Amino acid sequence: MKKSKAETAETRRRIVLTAVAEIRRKGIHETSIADVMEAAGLTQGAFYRHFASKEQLVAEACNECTLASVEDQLAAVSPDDRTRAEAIVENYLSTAHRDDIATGCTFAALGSELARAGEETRAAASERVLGLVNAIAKRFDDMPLQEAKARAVLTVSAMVGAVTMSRIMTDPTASEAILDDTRTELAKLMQPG
Amino acid sequence: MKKSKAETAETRRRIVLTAVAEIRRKGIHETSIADVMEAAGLTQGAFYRHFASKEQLVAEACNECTLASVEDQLAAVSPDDRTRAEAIVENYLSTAHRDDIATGCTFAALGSELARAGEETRAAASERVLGLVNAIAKRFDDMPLQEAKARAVLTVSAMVGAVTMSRIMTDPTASEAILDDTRTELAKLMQPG
DNA sequence: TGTACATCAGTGAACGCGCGTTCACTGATGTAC
DNA sequence: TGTACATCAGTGAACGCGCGTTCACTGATGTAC
Repeated sequence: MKKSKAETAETRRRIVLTAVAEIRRKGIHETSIADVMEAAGLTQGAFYRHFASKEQLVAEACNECTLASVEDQLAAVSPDDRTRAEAIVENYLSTAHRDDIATGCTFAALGSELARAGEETRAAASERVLGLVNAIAKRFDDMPLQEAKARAVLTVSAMVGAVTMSRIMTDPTASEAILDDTRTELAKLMQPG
Repeated sequence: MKKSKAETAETRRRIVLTAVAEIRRKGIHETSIADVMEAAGLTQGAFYRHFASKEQLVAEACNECTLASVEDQLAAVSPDDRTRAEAIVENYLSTAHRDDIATGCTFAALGSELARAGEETRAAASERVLGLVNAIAKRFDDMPLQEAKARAVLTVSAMVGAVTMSRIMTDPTASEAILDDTRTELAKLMQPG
């Protein structure tokens, strides 16, 4: 059953991407190797042909996770809207994003678990946080850099916190209100006046 | 070894409070009954004299967790500062709170895990989120209720998101910057002008 | 180019470990007389 | 009030299960001649 190099690399990639979705959906510790491998269409045994341990997969998946997460946030807005910070905020604070945890933002999906993750995973996540902050700060081009950055930090903090809490709320109205209120207030900050 | 009613109730309470701290520190699924019981100074077997299952303990602990969490946020500020929303925000967005996960805010400690918890646990947590929002909204007494509530939602979202991300960051400077920037920006919103 | 062998991705079963849970037992307390 | 018994919180060992991990085996591909 030997596979070509390309096939092997493809399989490995498929495992990582499957792990990303499973981890975002169920959390890091509730995702088992058997789960991931089955979802990837393989048996458990094959796992160790690609990874040394679960820890290695988790680190790679989280890195991929946080990388894709930031890029997805930026790519999700249409090209001509891409200069507007509001477009990112509106997209992030939507019920669609709230309900799509498997492909949504990693920080909202795994925030409190990432805080307990290993040094390596947290270091990768840290970079992505700053990446998202900087990407938003760049859009506040009408103010000094320092101020733009601080405002971007507030924006990211509020977005991550709002989606996390909107997923906790059992009442649909209250859940949506958190997203709406946060979006409205952030929008006020952006439009001068 | 039969104990008096009062002693039994005390033991049960001790188990719940120990669970609260352990869960906030290690997460829901990484906290074992053996861990909790040992930390409470008991053996595993005694657990089932007080609870029907781990699920029951987790639900009770999370409820206690989120209840205490909100009250602690309000109680942590000095009485004469208690009317100022800034005092709550400053206290929440401190490095002390960031570093004290075991007794800190539950939403920051367990946010993404609570989002995956059972209906009952999430319903209890939902109430506490709204409780914290209302407590802060009450302090914005110079604006219409609707607006005050929206601003309080932004404030809570930003606080929870900021502490969660500050715990992810591996660079101490970057971690503190998230807290500082969020605090500064929220303060700007509160002081008119 | 064709053949013989080595490689190694994938299989499926097994392993040990930690977990939630159960259970026979203990013995101090509460209760019935 | 004093005695005899029932209760039941706590002990410590055991259970089954799912997990991460290992392993002997398979067989298609890559490689050496």
